[in-house]
Amino acid sequence: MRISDLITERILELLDESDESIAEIQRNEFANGIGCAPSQINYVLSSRFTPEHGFIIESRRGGGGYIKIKRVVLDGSSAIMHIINSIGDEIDAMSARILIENCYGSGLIDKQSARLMDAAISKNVMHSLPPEIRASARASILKEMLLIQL
Amino acid sequence: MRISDLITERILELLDESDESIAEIQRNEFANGIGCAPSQINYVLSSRFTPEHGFIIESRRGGGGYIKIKRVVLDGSSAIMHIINSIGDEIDAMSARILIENCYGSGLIDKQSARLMDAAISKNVMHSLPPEIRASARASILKEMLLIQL
DNA sequence: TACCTCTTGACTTTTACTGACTTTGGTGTA
DNA sequence: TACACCAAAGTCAGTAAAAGTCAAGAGGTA
Repeated sequence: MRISDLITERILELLDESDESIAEIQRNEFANGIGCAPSQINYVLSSRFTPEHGFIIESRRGGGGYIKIKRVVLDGSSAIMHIINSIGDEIDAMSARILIENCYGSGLIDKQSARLMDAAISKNVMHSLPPEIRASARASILKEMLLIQL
Repeated sequence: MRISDLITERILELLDESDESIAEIQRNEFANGIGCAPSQINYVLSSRFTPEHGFIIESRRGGGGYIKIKRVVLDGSSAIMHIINSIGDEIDAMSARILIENCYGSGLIDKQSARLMDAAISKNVMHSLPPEIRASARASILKEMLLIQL
């Protein structure tokens, strides 16, 4: 069995044990208990506990540092999850605006959230980015903002 | 638990107990009650009770010296405007997070808006941009999102 | 073979904490 | 008044304790 699978399993166990669906670990200690390099934890987190997978990571360095893994409940059939997956790596300005409008129109997000999403990917913001990365930045911002609506 | 967290907690308690939102301590005595080096108090104050966090510190040395920590309450759209102006063309990740937290803490924005702002400038988003433009992108997104809160 | 995922370790960055030294303000005394 | 002395808080550099990053190599699979 791969070490990364073992790490994944342990984290999932911790999440199941927690009422809040939050697993808090100390990287070095955790890696030690498993018997792997500490950086391996980062690899697993960044490859299997991403927002796309339904997890949010929060951490702090320094003495008494920690890593928190939160599971955001999503039921696969969730409309928003579907929309997030449909966005892909890039999205043009027009499609993005329509998508936000649709989410609002169908009651998936409220007006304030829609306005904030519009603001985050507005012309003013996009103009501060090189043209060739705007579509991907838009997609990235939008997906991240939709994720927290779950 | 970290000593710095304990110190933070005690100061916050003192602030809550006070009608004026002012905590007045004597550094050595306070440090002694907690069991840490006096300079640790300065560390905590300068890392967690800055104006950015919404606090003002006033102190005096010599016999009968003291440290006063005041919580400043911001209000209304002029405060937001002030904050927008203070952002400038660039902002680093840490300052941005503190700023959002502070806006939420002082009631200028609601929790949902704060979460959306965090999402819009999250690590995942920033990683999709070239490192050299991240600080300016962050500033741009944040300002745009704060603007619609007016 | 070529490619992808996994794994590691060296190096970086961030945060916490301390102690030695400095600066400032108050008080007593010649 | 001028000076000495004491009692605070301030500063800063150094150390330690964490997590993050990244390039390179290992191993498996089409």
